[in-house]
Amino acid sequence: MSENSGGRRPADPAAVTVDLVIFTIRGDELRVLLVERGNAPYRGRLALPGGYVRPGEGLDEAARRELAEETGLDGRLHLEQLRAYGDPDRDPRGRVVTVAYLAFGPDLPVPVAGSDARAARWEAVEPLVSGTTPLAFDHADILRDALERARARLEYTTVAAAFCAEPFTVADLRKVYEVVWGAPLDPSNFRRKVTRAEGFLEPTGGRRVPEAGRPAALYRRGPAKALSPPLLRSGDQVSR
Amino acid sequence: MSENSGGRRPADPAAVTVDLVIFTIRGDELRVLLVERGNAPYRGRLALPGGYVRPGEGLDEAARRELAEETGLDGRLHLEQLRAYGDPDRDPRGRVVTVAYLAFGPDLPVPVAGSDARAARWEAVEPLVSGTTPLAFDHADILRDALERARARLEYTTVAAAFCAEPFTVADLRKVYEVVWGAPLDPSNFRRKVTRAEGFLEPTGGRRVPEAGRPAALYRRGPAKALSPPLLRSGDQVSR
DNA sequence: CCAAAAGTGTTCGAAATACACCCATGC
DNA sequence: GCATGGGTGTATTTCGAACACTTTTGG
Repeated sequence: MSENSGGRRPADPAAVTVDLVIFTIRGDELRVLLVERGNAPYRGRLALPGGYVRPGEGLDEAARRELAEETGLDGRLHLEQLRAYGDPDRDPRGRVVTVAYLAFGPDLPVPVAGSDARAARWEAVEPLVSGTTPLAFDHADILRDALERARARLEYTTVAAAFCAEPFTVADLRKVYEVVWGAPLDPSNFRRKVTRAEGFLEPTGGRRVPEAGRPAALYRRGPAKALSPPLLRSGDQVSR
Repeated sequence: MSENSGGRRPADPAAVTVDLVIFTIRGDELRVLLVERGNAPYRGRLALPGGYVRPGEGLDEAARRELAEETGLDGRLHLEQLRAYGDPDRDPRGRVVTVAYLAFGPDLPVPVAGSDARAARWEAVEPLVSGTTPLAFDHADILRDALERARARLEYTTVAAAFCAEPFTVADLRKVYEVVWGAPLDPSNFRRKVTRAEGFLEPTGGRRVPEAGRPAALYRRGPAKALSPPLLRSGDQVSR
């Protein structure tokens, strides 16, 4: 930042928080971790997990800490910043600027109570973004932005694999895309694309025998972050 | 945001600022608006324009105000949030969280002094991101992120047109892509793509006579925001 | 042998690249 | 006319969607 207009203008004191949109896939649908608020404002309402950034703590650091507190899983989940939200009246208690983070993880055991006694649970995303279920603060907006970002990230990056517990099959990975995009994909073509993408998947050599059908090869996440060519979802490659 | 652990934890008081990465194209290169700092810290060093978010002001609102103050152009430029930066020691004066914004505009008359007496000027981006010229605070990081974001935005959105003063020609628009991506494009194929993209360009009916050659048709920006199919820069469509 | 899911091959059409070619203007 | 850039046509190639087909397991 820079000081303004030569002289110092008193900074509007603000509280800074991080809020987490933690997505996972469970029961063939996309879910997000929400907590029930125990205090005013919005007491009893569902909200994104989050908390104040502590003194001496960076934003990413605070998000990582909150993530560990909420899920119990330390460094496993993919975490990235979504954006900042700072409407002056987004919190009735005063100026609170929040930096929202987006996390992806495999179907987690169950939200641990952790150091935090609040009731946390996985909620299906779809009804929440449709606007029927109300969330605390501007968290519905944040969730909508997060979903849109997640959908886009699947196209151009390899983060989809972060939704899968290792080792996983190509079908597991395909389910991630289908659930997040909400559209079925052609298994053959999907497999070709992801296996050809350099550094996306690394074969473990193992196989998984399903309830029925031929065993599937197992993979772990490869080193690649970006995905080129991208897996586009725009009409093409979606089975009709 | 949500309160933490049931009880209230004192929020780390933070100053919140917005910083602007304002890009334009001038002299066949990408440039960014920088100001010379008049006060400590980093006195005399170049920095991104920005300032404190005022009481009762939203983040977007603050960014829009700063943009108007710096450039004199009110609502003309495209403006979008980049991300927040909040390393605890990014500002030696204390905790300052900044929200960076990205703006695109046509070759602007010249940085007006505006209400602000600081010396502002357009600097070429390339030497700055190469890391040779030092910037104040973490502004070099912000600039690098902004450049990467801008390059990506050109692929999937119509923001490139925001760099062109209306009315403009297809060649003007192509120059934007070439300068931002740093690679020459095939004029014929480029024209086909952008003219076919629904809602990208609207013909004005006018023509512009160049110094030499056939007059070019003039266009204004169309209503479309997203660009599908995207204009990919990955190897393809770049003349070799 | 049948069902079911994994995985391969093949065809067909759309789209992109590369480039030849024509157009409209100033000199 | 000629140089210069705007703009169109088009052959070739590449790539992806669709889908038939083969493989490997359990019952």
